[in-house]
Amino acid sequence: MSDKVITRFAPSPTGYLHIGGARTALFNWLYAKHTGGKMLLRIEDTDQARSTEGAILAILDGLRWLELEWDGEPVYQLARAERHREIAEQLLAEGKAYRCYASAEELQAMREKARAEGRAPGYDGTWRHRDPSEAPTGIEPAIRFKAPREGETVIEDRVQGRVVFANKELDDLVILRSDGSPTYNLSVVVDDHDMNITHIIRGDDHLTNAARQSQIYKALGWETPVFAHVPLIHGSDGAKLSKRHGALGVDAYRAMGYLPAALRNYLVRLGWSHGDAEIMSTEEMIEWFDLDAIGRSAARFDFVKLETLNGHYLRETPDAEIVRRLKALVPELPDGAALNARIGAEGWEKLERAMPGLKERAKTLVELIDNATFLFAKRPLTLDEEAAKLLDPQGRDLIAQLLPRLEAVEPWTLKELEASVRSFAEETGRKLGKVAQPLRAALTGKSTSPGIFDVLDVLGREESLARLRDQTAVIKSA
RNA sequence: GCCCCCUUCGUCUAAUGGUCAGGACGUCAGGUUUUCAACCUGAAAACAGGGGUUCAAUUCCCCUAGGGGGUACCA
Repeated sequence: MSDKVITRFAPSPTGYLHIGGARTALFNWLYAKHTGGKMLLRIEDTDQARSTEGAILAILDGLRWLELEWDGEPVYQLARAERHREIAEQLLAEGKAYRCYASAEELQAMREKARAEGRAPGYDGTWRHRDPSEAPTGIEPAIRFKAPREGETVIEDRVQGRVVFANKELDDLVILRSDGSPTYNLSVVVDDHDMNITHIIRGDDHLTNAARQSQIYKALGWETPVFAHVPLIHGSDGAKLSKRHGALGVDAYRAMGYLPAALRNYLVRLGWSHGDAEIMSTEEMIEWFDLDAIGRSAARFDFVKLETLNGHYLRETPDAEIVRRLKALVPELPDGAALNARIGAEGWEKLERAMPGLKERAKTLVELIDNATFLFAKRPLTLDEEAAKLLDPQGRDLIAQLLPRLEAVEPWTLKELEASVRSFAEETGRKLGKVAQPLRAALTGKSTSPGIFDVLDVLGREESLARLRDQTAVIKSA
């Protein structure tokens, strides 16, 4: 065994890969890369009632999309149950665990009593010393770990520092259920040991578990890995992360048009920092990341900052790559199939040509494609029916004259469009704003969408901006 | 209830026993752009409260308040 760092990401497949899990994975990945070690993946699927195949796939996909590749094959915890049972039996044989015949009702009563007396609620150790001959018949016992009764258990956590638990607060936990299945705390210890995990980086909701697990490591005579319990992510209201506040699967972030690099950059700065560095490449993250710089307080999730970061990365991304990502994303969008058909092969080319003007104005891929709809207008260009209703006869006439001219512009880059509309306005002696505003409404059927047409909208600034706004308002309310 | 953790601008955070408490997002005000976006400049904005320790505390200690996590034969 070398001193090479081995971390692991160990999600339970009961849902999508949520944003907190993504950050945990990122931290594990970064630390492994930083130290030249490995990050393993373990699927904790022992809760068979809640684990699903779909969730497993979602997690694997999510990690791949985020470009956080794990080393080796994923380990499935359920498949290792026999090994866990073996260790439980070993503990039993060594007198470090015992059979417990207490019923669910008895346990419930025990907890209530303890709580009423202001003590730590937990198993009272009834069967710890009782003779097995007193065992009731017809009841399959669970196996409980003999937790130390005296003294304290200390966790030297790389993030939380020295955390001390009085052993009397920690009861004799079940390690093997009466149906013979191992419980979480046992499985985790055995797996982490067998996988040679050196550093356990996970959410701080596991801090108490660390104490119990540490006791099991000691009983087994195994070396305890380094712990690093990272604070959780909260919603923008400071409470537990809810769906409304970002507790979505990473697939949802992909669908909203975020780039993996942006999400990684956002996530890494949540609870960790490196001086004043805000925007950093993956290489820099790997170089700078360290456990000791992780903060101890929970961070609130901020969509606005994520968006800003995403806008930045969008601008940095080569046009061809954006198109590639868009091609993958569009079919997943609501109405994506229709949009995809409308774009067509030609549309993708136009899109790439128009990209310099587009990517500068969008925060997400979804916003970008939304702003680009004018590119995919059906030829010959016609007035959108809905929009036509919003225009007065003069406006309709104007559009009728303009459309054929735009028809000739190929492809539609921002510059070419601008030039075309500008010359039309000059030739006809009209104000640009008066031309552009109805044009946008005419082609997109939308009068409020911000985007490239806004550029055209207000080219004729001589016409006051306020006037244009009013115009928009009128169209909107019509 | 009990145990554990946390608390610097609205948000993410930096730093320090003596600083004008720094940066970023957002906000506001300008600049640039015949608009928008992007970009640039500037401004407002924080040490939760109370006790100590100290010549000196945002920084060290204690208490309170608030927030979070845990408290299962879930993970």
